Amino acid sequence: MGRPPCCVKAEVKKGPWTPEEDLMLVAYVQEHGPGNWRAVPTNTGLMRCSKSCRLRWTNYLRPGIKRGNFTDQEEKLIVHLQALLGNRWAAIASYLPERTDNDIKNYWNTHLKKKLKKMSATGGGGDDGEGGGAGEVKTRAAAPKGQWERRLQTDIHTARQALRDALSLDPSPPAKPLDSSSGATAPPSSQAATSYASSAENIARLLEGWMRPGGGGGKTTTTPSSGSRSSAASVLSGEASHSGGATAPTPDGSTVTSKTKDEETAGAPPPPPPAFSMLESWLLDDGMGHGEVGLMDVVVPLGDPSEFF
DNA sequence: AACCGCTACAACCGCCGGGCA
DNA sequence: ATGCCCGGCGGTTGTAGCGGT
Repeated sequence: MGRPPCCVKAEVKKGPWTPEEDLMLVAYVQEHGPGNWRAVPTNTGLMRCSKSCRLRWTNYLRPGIKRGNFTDQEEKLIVHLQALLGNRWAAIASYLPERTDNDIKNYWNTHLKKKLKKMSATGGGGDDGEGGGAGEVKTRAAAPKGQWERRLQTDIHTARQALRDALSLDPSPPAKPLDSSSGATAPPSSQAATSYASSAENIARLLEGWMRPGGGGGKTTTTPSSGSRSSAASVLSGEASHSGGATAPTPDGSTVTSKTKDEETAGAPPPPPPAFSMLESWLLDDGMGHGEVGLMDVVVPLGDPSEFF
């Protein structure tokens, strides 16, 4: 028969995560590292499905992720990659280490899809044959997987060209700083950034309270403040290293297996927020000699991803 | 000021594949 | 060789916030 549900639905809480739950999850991951999600609900007392815990961690709590404020370059990159890979968000996300597949997926569905539709409706022009890209996606999606893999191999060169185009289309420096390592500069006051900052700050505050028993915490609502994103992230990542570096600072949870995460539990510091430098260097470094495999190598950075940045 | 529609984001669901006993 | 368990992925839905009327 069908597989039993991963969780007993009646006993599983659903809906938005509370800061308290986030705190419990973060604390657990810091202690045990990401992975073995099955054990997380029982060990933490969280009334959440293991999958929900994993998703919450990878999409929201994991250090090193950036939310909102997609730059033009990121946007172009996503468009090109989507045209090349189709709706393989995890694969696309692997090129944007700071972004989660869910984030990219949402951004595509809410922003880019409409944008491209509009562009194709108005004769395309603009960016890069997006209409054709969408058609290509369908073609690829329709292809059997093995065939698709082979086609992907042959498309790598196209991808490199496309990515190069994407990165060169906008010669000006990124309008919005990609990386927050430059300091706790207040992000543009967009809604997305604000909402994330709000949530992250919640966790940061809770963590502070958690570090200092007796400190209050447990407030479900806080008012967002400027620059809270990086501060929250630093709190989270700092906690990770503080507690033995159990937190896997994987910028790409989708492609890094738990084995890799285990390796990272050796105490690798959380990576500085990566930027495009890795990709750019890969694109522009013709002497890399990786060829098709090189692309995949970039996709799956082994060990400490921060080495690439 | 209230209502309505839209947008953006977080989270859930079902399916699939790899690893292991 | 087979079946099961677990993690990962992509699609979809729910909902809060925002802007326009």
